[in-house]
Amino acid sequence: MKPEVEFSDCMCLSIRKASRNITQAYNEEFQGLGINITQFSVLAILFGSGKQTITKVAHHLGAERTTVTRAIAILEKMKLINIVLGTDKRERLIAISKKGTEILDLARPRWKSAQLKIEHLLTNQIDNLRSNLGRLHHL
Amino acid sequence: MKPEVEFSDCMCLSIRKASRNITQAYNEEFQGLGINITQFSVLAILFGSGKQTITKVAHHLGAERTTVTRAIAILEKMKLINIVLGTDKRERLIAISKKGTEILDLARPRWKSAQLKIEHLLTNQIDNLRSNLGRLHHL
DNA sequence: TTACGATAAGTGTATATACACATACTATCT
DNA sequence: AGATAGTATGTGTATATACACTTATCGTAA
Repeated sequence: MKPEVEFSDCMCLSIRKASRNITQAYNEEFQGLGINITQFSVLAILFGSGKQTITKVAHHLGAERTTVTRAIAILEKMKLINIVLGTDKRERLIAISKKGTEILDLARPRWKSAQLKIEHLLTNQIDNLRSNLGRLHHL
Repeated sequence: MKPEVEFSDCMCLSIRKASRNITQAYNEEFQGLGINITQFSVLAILFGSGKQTITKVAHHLGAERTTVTRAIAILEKMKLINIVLGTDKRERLIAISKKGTEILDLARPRWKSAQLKIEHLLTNQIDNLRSNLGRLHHL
């Protein structure tokens, strides 16, 4: 006599499992490179949108600010970014470093490869999925 | 002169962002209850499939074993589960406790509410999305 | 029975995530 | 100028996740 609720269909479990799987797929593609998909995404933002504050990076990524703060600390230790104080002394301006740019160049084809694998797996449903995922910021 | 790669479409970023958003939506629904969606999912598995080893719980959830180990430790501290050694002394058998069952009863309508909100948001695309997510274990 | 491969689980370490708080600085109002 | 609200950031704490390694136990072949 199971309760009427069908827990096996939990969307939260589904998406979290998918998120773990996809993250691992990208990270496998990055193997031996010295960065993971999280670090790649920060570097890509910095390369594409230039020097900016942590808060802006967080907005670009749609991630929690303090999460990005800790990711930035790692990237700094790895010498992949440079940090300078802004005129506004509250701000720390983050820029991709030369070494960061070099690794980003090496990483792009890896990212593209992982991306194509996922897209191939999802084929026709990509647009639906992407639009679905995009609607989630209304939550 | 941007590189040919269009990073803004990164499926990994999309799904991880969606995963965070959905997790927060479920957890908000659980507010004041004392458990989160992770703990709910473990309790629901234990209730539905009975006493079992940590490894089996992990398989049910599609999660890493050691992640479940630490989730179990939290649930034990909260007295929501009971742990006994199996005949096979390597095993620890996990069962939902009376208190765990009571909280699960309170949580089910909250879960259902969150689930309906997400499903409503995704409406027609639910089946596509679910089937897409299901295919990801091939990665 | 002993040796060895397989299995169940825990731990150490690093990163990701969320949230509450604290701190420092800026901007603005009076 | 001084008080105050707002902004940028960091930190503490707890949980989630991954992976390498270790330990204890089991099952089985020799």
